[in-house]
Amino acid sequence: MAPETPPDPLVEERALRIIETTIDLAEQGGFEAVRLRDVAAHAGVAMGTLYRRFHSKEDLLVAALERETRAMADRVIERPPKGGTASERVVGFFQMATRGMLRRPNLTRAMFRASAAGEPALAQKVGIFHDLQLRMVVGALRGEPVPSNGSAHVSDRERLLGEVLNQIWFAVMINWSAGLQTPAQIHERMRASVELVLDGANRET
Amino acid sequence: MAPETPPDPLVEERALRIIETTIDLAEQGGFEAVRLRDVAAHAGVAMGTLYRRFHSKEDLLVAALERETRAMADRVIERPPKGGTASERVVGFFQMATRGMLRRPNLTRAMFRASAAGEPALAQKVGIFHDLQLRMVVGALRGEPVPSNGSAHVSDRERLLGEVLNQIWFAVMINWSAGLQTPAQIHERMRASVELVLDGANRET
DNA sequence: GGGGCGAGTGAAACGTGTTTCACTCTCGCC
DNA sequence: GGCGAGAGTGAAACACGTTTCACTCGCCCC
Repeated sequence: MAPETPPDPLVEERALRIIETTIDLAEQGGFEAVRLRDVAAHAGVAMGTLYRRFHSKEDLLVAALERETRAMADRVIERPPKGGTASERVVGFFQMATRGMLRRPNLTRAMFRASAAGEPALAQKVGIFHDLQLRMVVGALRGEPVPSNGSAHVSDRERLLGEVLNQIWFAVMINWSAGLQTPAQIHERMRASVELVLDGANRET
Repeated sequence: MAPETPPDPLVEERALRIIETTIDLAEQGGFEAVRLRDVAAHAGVAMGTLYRRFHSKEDLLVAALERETRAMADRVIERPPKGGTASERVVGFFQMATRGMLRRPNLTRAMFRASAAGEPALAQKVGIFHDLQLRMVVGALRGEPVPSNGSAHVSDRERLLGEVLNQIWFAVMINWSAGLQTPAQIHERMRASVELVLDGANRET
């Protein structure tokens, strides 16, 4: 079930350049600054080409989110959050993820906005993002990386804990986007949430 | 500090009609169906008037969300979630809230999308929504309504528990918007989250 | 009663996301 | 070498959120 489409390097190249341009523009001026005419022009493609690869502006930004999240996953592999307990590692992971995101606030706001639009057409791509996040959280929980193939290796319990924590993080990041939470409050909220969810949960074993 | 602006009944009337029209249109066709020209026409006001009261399309839908949430709060007062334990009541509340929202899926998607856009200009209004939700959750926690004046009556602990649960609900609803979760999964996720957060947390007292 | 003023109006204009279309280019295949 | 197909192009057209502006209306104050 592997090669439905032999990945054309030229097509890949173009898509990559489009995404990188999107990231650049969003980084500078946020969601509104990603004008599709500009993206097309800077990436050196025509509007028709852009729309063949990406179905909407949100699609573009969700693709950017996936790319950035993969980069974060690589960093997590290289430098896994340290800590003797699961809670410490998970808190460390969210701190790392939050810091990485806040380094480029405009881009982050734009990407989260796109992924929170609730477009069914984007569901699959957003799902990939959730999956990547889940693997990282579960990895932090266990203290060892979770391989990227079939998710059969994640137990129901791990999935529940990971998804809930990710959902809290997602909501908090959106609140931060609007200016309802400061970076310090994000960290504190995640710390408290991990304590609530993990330390409470583990005690019942 | 009360009457900065004596509420002009005519102005109120108009704003109300605008919001009701917005709700009607969103209910039928979702976010895209709320065309501001149509809203203005159906509400019997000019574009200029609409934009004097509401600064953007999102603003309109967040106002709708506030209105709907107030209606939900009234229903919760009338018919508080029953249950012998805090967990049962909180689960009951989220079930009620979810069911109320899912009754009009297009409207719900549109309102959540607007409130997740992360517009700083909407922060205050979105904050009102969060406040209403928090009061309802804390009310369910306690088993008695929380009065709507100053939030000084809510302890830090209650605020943390309530906000975390609301954030989970918010994220889950957005996933549902995109088609990533079914109604049954929403309920199950909230049930599990309440168990995780409350039953784990209370045990440590 | 007249003047001023803020709210509302209606319509045009603008910017940008999205779609369309006629044309070109490239490449594998006969 | 010619050809058909699919990808890409470029530009125009469309839709809709948002802004602007000249004008009207009703009301308060002198």
